Amino acid sequence: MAKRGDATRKKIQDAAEELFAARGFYGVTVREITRLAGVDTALANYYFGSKKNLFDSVLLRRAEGLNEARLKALEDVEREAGDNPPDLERVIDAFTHPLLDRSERGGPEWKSYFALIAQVNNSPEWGGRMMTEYFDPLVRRFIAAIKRALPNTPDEEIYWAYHFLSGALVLTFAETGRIDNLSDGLCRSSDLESVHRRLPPFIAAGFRALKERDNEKP
Amino acid sequence: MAKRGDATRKKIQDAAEELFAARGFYGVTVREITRLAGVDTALANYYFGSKKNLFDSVLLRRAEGLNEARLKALEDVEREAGDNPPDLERVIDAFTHPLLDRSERGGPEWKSYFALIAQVNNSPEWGGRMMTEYFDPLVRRFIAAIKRALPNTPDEEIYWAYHFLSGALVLTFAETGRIDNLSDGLCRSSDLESVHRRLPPFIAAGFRALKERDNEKP
DNA sequence: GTCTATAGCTTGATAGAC
DNA sequence: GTCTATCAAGCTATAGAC
Repeated sequence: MAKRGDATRKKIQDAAEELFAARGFYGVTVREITRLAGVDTALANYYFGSKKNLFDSVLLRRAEGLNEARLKALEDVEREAGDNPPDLERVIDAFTHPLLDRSERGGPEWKSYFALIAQVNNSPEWGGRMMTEYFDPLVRRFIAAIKRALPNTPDEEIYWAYHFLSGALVLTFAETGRIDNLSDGLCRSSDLESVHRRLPPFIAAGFRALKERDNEKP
Repeated sequence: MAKRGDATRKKIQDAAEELFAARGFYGVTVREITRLAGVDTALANYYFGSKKNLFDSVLLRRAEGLNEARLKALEDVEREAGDNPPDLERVIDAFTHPLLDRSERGGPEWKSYFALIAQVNNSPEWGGRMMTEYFDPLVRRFIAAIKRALPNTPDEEIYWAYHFLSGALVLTFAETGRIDNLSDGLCRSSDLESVHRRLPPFIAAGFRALKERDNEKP
């Protein structure tokens, strides 16, 4: 049922994704977007109504399928665990791997998308509202699984640990080249495979440390 | 030796800090800044030459004193350790506490400054260059201390673990309200004291997990 | 659906009076 | 040092021809 203007619509979204990812919402003009897309300027407003609507549509476009894939990964981990608590590291991997995998192997559009998420996530203006809107149902599902993996851990510790996980994961997507500079080239921002190997054990150990820290209280 | 125009200069920087923190470089106009500062529009260009220069000056303004305080905190930890390796958790605390403390107790200008850092850090356009420029010498000093605290850990693990630390810390500064939504009010973005108590043990456990992970290799 | 043309504003920056 | 006045450029958004 592909309509006539669907290709144009997609070209505009693709160009918007790339440019918003690089310079954020205000750093890009509608004219730049349509120029990169190779279509007339007026078409951006024809299809999306406003620049802000276009921005939202770009963020929303990949969120749904992404969340489905992550939910499926979590369900696989839980099914294998059966009646036992799921393994914490595997839960975290189900949360992060579908993202890292698409950024690494999904082509440049996915890289742009995640770089855009990295900016939105750390924006006081949009981070709270947009990330909540697009990702909270899934995140709540994961937090429930983490609670089963770490019984007797106070909720507060779980939420703060999730916050640290979110920050570490999302900075990765920005691929700013900072770690390249800092390590004099030993590590590369673009090497998401390295993150995939290290992030789950790193974060799982952090979660367990907060649990222990709490159990030691008088 | 306070010159005549120093007060105006500071008013412009203060207003710029607040607005850039909220909406980023492109999301703010010079006119808005000078309006909030209560001075004439032309003075921003008179004192700073360009909008970009003003932005840079705002970032630089607090960086130097901040790095001095963090270096002093690290030196205190190292002095107490004497010839022994310093305690990892205390090294991380020396890295993070001067920041969290100023954001929590330094007044709204410090809050704005760190929120601005949170945006710059995750920006593909500026994150790599600016953070490297303003903070790398200090970060390299801390990484050397972490290496002493965790002997026989491959450098690659250290750099990636630092990357995760940076992401977790810096998302905190954005104070987006996301954790408030997610936890239904149990945790608050603005509660940096909670982060101060949890971040060092969380991150230290992560560092150790990467070290172990590597030692287990065949 | 796509284009031209343009309305109506705002932008960063500066020249020059005081 | 501070202000008014203004420039040239660019902005989002839309009306209307095709």
